[in-house]
Amino acid sequence: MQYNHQEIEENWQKFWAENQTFKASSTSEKPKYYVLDMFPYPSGAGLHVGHPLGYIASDIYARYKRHKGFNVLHPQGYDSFGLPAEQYAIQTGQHPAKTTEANIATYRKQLDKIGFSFDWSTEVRTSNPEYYKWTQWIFIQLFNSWYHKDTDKAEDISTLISIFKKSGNAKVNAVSDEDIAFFSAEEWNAFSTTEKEAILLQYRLTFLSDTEVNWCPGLGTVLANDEIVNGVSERGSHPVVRKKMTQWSMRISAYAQRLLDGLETIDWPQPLKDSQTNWIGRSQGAMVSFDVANGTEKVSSEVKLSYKELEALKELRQNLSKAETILWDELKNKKGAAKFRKKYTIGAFLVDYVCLAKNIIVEFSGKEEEAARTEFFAKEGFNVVRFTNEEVIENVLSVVSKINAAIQFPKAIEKGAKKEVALTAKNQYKIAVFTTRPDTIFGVSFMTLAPEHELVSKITTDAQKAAVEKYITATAKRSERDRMADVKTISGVFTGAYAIHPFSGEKVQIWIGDYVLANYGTGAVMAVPCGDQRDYDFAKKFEIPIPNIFEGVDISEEAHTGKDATKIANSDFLSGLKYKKALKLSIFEMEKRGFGYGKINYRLRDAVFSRQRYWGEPFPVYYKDGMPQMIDAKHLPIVLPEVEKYLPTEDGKPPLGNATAWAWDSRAKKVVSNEKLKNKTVYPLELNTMPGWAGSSWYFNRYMDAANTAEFASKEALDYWKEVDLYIGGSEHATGHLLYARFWQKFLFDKGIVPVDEFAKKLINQGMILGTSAFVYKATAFVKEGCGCADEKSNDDVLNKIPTVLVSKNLFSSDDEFETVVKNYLMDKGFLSPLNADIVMIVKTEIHADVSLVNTSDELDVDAFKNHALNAAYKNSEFILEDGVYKVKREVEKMSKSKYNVVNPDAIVAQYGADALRLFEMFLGPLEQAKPWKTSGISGVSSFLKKLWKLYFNEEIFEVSKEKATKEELKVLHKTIKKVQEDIERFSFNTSVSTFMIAVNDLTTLKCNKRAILEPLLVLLSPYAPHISEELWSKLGNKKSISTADFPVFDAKHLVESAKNYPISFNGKMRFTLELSLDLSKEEIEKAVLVHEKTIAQLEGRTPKKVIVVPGKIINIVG
RNA sequence: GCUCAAGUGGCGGAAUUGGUAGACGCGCUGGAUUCAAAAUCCAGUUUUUUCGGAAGUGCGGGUUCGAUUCCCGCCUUGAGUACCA
Repeated sequence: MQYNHQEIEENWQKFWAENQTFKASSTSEKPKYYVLDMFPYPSGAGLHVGHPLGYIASDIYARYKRHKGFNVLHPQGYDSFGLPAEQYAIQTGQHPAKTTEANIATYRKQLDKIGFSFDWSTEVRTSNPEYYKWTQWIFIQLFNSWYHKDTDKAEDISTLISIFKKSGNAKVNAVSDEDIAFFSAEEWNAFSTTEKEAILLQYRLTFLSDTEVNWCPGLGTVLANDEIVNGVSERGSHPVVRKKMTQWSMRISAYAQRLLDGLETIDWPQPLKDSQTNWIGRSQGAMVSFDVANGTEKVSSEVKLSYKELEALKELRQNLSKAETILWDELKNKKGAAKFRKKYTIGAFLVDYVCLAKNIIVEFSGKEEEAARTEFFAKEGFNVVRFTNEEVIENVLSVVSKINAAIQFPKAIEKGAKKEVALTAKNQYKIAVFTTRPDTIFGVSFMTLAPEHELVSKITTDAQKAAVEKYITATAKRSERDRMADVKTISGVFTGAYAIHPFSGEKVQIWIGDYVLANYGTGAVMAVPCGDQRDYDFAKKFEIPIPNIFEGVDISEEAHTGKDATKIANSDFLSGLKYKKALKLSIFEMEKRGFGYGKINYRLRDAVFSRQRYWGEPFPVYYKDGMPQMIDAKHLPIVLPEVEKYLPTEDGKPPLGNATAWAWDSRAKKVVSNEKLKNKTVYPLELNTMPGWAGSSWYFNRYMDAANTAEFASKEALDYWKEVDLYIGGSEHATGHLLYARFWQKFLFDKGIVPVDEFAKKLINQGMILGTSAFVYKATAFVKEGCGCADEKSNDDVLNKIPTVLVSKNLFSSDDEFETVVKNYLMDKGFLSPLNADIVMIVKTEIHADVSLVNTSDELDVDAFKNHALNAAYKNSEFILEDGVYKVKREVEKMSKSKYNVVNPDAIVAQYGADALRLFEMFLGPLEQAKPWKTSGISGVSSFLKKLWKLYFNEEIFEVSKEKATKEELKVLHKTIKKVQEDIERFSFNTSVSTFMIAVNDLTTLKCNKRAILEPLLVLLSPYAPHISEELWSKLGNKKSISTADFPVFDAKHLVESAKNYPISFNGKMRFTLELSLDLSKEEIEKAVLVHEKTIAQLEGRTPKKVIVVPGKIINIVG
């Protein structure tokens, strides 16, 4: 009977679906095992053969674990929010939900054909409101939490509030924004609700702030650092620029250390751990503060703004926002003592409006460093009045009347604040730096600030002013990419100012240079040229002294960057010490003297969480008095509203700004029409949506209890399944999904919501499957120029006669030979007159041919190629063949549509079957490695399946014998059991496919048809080739699915041998083998070998110096 | 530049603790079957050879009775990251 894969596979796929064979039980006595694939994004292009690789591996493991008696959870779902569907929606006007739904349907159909044992009853989709309800819920939990460094975990915001109430914020040890103003308990209690909320935002784990973000104009949204590759967007490769915007952020930096520590506890690939470690970028060192000298050179007294600020100011005066214009229209009419100015600088701050005569500042709220501004303005004797954009737009008259009130009844400025500020004002400027080498502080010979550093304009002397400004202008012009690409050019300029070395008291020059990055550390470095190559190069270029503080080290050529072995010299109290001790002592001294302290810096930035896109989770947030408010969890989900178009609004708001019903009625507790915004209890809702990683950061927990409507997942389910035991997916998620998901998991763990703080115990990165592209060689003819005698027209005639010619691969070995071959062909066929042969030039180009047109022997189907839809240009081409066929060149490349090398799994399944596809994908090579796909290879596993099938048949009749298995047959079976089990457990799936082949070859040779062998063999094979195994299993008379069968138990007694075919080597080289009994002692073996005639021949009369005998392994004769 | 991973036949790859290098499969060569093709089956397939052998796992050293495997240096390829103080 013929093996008919189509019928068999269809039947069993139907059987599994109908019987819910792979549904996981949550009330099982069995031990649990959770196998998960990384969340797929259902793209419109569908699957190619590279995609199922990881799914097949995880499916094999899941099925194996079921045979081994585990209760296995093996779910699947879709990360269905995201950019591609939205880009498509913008282009076609189709609702992303619709296209997503269609893509999922295609995806599912393709998956089903491969025979995966997914438990589809737990399917989740991130774009489903029942799912994102809980994503919103987690967001609220984050909002209501702060990170307490004392307990080293996230706590409810209420514990922070109670500390504030009792003792203010001076002693709170929390992860927060930088530059937080201190306040006492009394002050806290006196703050207005809005003020309190503004302060709490600085502590919450998700918070709203003005941050420099990566704005991508091409996509119309901001991007996280991990969504940018080489300065352009990961999706679509659009340029990205820096821009300041008010955004939701996630305080992932609070977890930096724990994210590092957690890596120690999980079994993940080292390269992945390395890249997370790298991304987090921990560096241990010290913060040191250098005073700027009040030098002899005159420092200009007027308050200056940095170049950037001045440029921004000019622009701002001209381009007022809508709210600003409305308010200015009212204020500008005021005359006399109440005259207002717009965009005016007070100190280093830019204020929106100021009335100088009445000392009133009017500002829009939500600016950076609001507390610091207030403090500074108070010191200068100004009263500050703040309004939100919305207040002004909605009722400008009430705003104006409040301003009038402030002019008439100025608030008394607190004396305490004034006194404190006066004290600090006496102090000169300080430059804070972070260094990982405080032990080399005596090697500091200058300092370098980033050109953007705020102090630059304030400390630059008049003499250097022109040079500094010129340099800053020049740097500002260079794009981010230019600066990144050009590392070699050393540039900088002296500010004229000096800093005081905190230990030695010496004056060191302060420079600016663009090798110092504004957004890392403090944007300033203490330069130690003898110990840092960049500082060294800088010092050399500008002839700054390079003091040597290393004992016995030559620094005339380059800096000495090593640290461990070298002793410090010329360094006062640090002299003679090695790195470790000097480091500790230097920090100790700094702390004692009060100008520095030990600090650990992380490169990891807080993650921007807002996206100006439509197709994402809406935030459960509305705004009241400019302050974000969470919607109570019981009113979730806040469902994504319908919009007419998916583009930003005309005034630049995100797409949700197009929604007509997007306001929160705080009384009715529901989303209502925007028209009701006039009501006092109706507020605008957040217009941003969440980023793609929101839904994928916790989905693995949802699978444990996917249908739960009351909770994110029940406690019982979470406690039973705990974490993913095996997680398989691509390495591209290393610093995105996998870092964010670990962060959320740790947060949920802190809040007692999940029982473990790492969500995946073991992770495997499957390698990419590459395509084997096919190329044809195309000949293009040109006419040589410059003869000067012939007229152009006749040359055109020559060219017009020449058709496109394609040359088979092995007909030439050089470009010259190629030209000759083509010319000879053209002349033979009469396309080219021999008279014109010399004026024609032939150039070779390689073009991709669709791989489906090429057979296993690299031969092109010429007719199919000519008639291929994409090859209209070659319809009338001539082909130069070799031995009657056209051979193509093959090359391994990434699988992609543009390279015509994409192989669709559906086609493979139709022709060879899902079992063959599964076996072949595994057979290609180690799971973790990248490897090329070559469809020709599949015939090997296909004939294996046919051979296996044959073992169970006597011609047309299914027939297995009840006879006892022979020793030989049992040996084959048990060898296979042992090897397959070992292979699966170390995820070496390719070698177990070989093992099956060997077993079937051996059993065929032995003509074995014993049930005792063939029945357990099916269980071994069933994780790999489940359909054929089920079919033969049921033919053997079994009523239940093979997935319920126990894995065969290995018995070593079947492998016991009485003799061993020993390899006999001479000086380590194997020369011949000799069969000897395993009962022999070492001495007997040695004797037997030495008297053997081949040994004597090998030795050629020499006496062996030594004979190594490893019983059961090898014999080595030295001599 | 730095970090990590990997280099084995014509190709994908195997060799699990240092113990017979090239399993298994593709491709190729020859044969059987067939009117012929496909499919199937059999034999061969690292290089070299005076047919006894000899050499051989990117290159050069080392440790060892014995190294694809361990150590040192170098070369090549791939991935990540990038003026990170």
